[in-house]
Amino acid sequence: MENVVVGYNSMNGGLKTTSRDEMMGEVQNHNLSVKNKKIKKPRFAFQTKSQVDILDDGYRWRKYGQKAVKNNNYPRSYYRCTHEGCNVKKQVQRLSKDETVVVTTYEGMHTHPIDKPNDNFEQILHQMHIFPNHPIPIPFN
DNA sequence: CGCGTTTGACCGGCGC
DNA sequence: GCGCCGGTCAAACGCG
Repeated sequence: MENVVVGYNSMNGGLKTTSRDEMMGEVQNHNLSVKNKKIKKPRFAFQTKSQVDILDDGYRWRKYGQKAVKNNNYPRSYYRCTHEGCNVKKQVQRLSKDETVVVTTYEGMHTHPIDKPNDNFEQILHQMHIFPNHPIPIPFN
């Protein structure tokens, strides 16, 4: 398999964001430095109603694992941004209750612009305050 | 031929 | 101390 490019907005009537939750770094963050430098790694999760779990948001993802979680009949997939120096992780999970609902969790921020501009999804990313440090020329809604 | 997916094993943390 | 659970690695394979 490979990256399946699917039309989000025009797909089967539609991919729509049902809800979005912001999960910031917890009080207990992995302190990599000896100093009390608080390195918070942003974690954003949002649920999407889609029949396919492979949502191409414009970045290149390499799957590095798949594990089945308890309480869920569907496995969880672990992806990672293949960009050099961009250690952004992504986690895709499908709800056992609703097969059509996919929970996507982003971890970290991209340090590079999006490769493939995605009209609709990109706006969602901006909603979640996820965007590369490089501004993207899109019409501000 | 290069790159991404696949799949099982391994590992660390936490709870009992 | 052991076992469960979640997360990651790594080798091999398949496809473009």
